[in-house]
Amino acid sequence: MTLNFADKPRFAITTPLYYVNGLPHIGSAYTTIAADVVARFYRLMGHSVLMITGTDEHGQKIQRTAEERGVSPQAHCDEFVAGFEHLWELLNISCDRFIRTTADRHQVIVNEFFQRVWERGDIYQGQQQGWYCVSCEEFKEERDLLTDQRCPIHTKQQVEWRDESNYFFKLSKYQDQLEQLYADRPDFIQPESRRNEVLSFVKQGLQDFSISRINLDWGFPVPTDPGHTLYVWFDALLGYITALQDPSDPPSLAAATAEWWPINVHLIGKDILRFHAVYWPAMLMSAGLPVPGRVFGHGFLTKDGQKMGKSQGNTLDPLALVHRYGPDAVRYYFMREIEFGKDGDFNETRFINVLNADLANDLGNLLNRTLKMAARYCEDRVPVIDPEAIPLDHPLAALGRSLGETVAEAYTHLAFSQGCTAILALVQASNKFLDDQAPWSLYKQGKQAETEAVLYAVLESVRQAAYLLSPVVPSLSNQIYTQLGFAVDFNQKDIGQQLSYGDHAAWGYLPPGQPLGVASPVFQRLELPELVASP
RNA sequence: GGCUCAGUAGCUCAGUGGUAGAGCAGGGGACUCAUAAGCCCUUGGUCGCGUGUUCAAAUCACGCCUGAGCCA
Repeated sequence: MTLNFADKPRFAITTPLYYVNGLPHIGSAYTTIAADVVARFYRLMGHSVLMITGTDEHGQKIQRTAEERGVSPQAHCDEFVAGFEHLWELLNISCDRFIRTTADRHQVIVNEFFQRVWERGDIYQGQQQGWYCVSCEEFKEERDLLTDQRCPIHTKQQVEWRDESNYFFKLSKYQDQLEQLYADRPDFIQPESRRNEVLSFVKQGLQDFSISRINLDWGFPVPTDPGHTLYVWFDALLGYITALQDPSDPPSLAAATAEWWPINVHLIGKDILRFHAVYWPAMLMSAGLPVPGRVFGHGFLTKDGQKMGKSQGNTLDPLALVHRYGPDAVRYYFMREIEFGKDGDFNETRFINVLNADLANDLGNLLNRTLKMAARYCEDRVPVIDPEAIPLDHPLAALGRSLGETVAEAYTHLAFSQGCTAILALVQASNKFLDDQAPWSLYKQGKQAETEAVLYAVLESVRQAAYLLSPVVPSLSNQIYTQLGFAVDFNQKDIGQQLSYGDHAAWGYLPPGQPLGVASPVFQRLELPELVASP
């Protein structure tokens, strides 16, 4: 299939490569949904898009977990990777590449990258002493430890004293270049608060960091010294590069970076900001590669206002959530209700209220009531009116005219909540417009032309809303477009070639006279969970 | 200890010098095309606390309190 992507630049976006120590948690689902929404929006605009996700599978923690479970590390990873792939399928994630860091081709890229950095003189052997938390895969300062040498993050786990020969990456050499990068490109780290954190961290002076471990089998050997194993983060970050290459092509760093590098957006949780905003660009500078476009560290999720965690016993299982409510509901809630970049809360009552109000009552019911009138009053067709004749000050047309741009601005800035709010404003205005105009009453008075003009404007507003919401709720948008008489699947990756963004994102596109589909609720109201009866 | 961000209605948040806002939730009403949806009206806030600057402060300054986070 040959696609014409015209003059639109390529767009590549990544989620983190998730550590497969366990099944995916809701935070991974949140990041992945957000990345998918951005990818879908760029596809809609007609860009050639590569959305990357995958798994990070090396390191001591996985080796130990596998040992505890009595399986080989590879078998352990295979099992849990399947859980990730399954969840992404259920959540309707349209990723283009799923990279596993245990892939053979990845090792080729890692070796080649290491070689470049080695030849640059940025790797040296040294002695690393200190307290090591296996769960963090990081050395800890003694002053940060809790009593009994427990890690402040993994509070049940004692850190281990390590005194070992390691290879180090000369991060300190890139201090000035990094500071220059942050100064030249203020958007490189987002949001602003995360950028401040990185700036203050870097300002304190960068130290070289260890990129190898000894006494660890589960990882790639250091090419120049196979007795050492590459530090999991060094190899994991490079997964982004490996993913850029078609898996069936012979792997090489040059080929992998030829087409899609540099990646436009790395979407990450705020916990791994330092690796992506400091270590990663320095590694790339050393290897002579351009740095990515943006690193966006989003917030964490709480449940009913409480921090989630296994030890707290209040985790939110993404699999259970999507089974219960479906992908669109889950996607919409997280995109609409949480300001991307800030921490956000999940509360089931709130979840149901938001979905019922926005998708069932406002949007779904709007389509349903209007379609049924169109069926009755307009012979099941889009009213035949001249869209050009709609006055400029028509309340819905006026809103719709600026909506496309507003929403594009929001999506490209990862302000999903703002985008959804703007779209819903048109939907709410349409409900009000219907009540104001009362086409059921106009029809009874025999005012056919007026009736049709009202119904056209509302159907068109629903269409525009569905189109602009399609990155967030693709299945819902499919249903709406179908009922409006289109034959379209927003899950198609070449959707931007099938539909003209210029036409569909604008208000006034709906073809007059187009036969309509059968009206049927597109989003069923959700029931509030039963309150536990008091004894 | 140093630094960053946040604190506005029951909930989620907008509002950066000029009479406190939106959505959701709660209460009431009129309508009937519709998923008991939608529409209209409405309850609800000494804008974390204090001091200062100003004709005027949610907004600016300083101090404090609370929460989240960063300091390898």
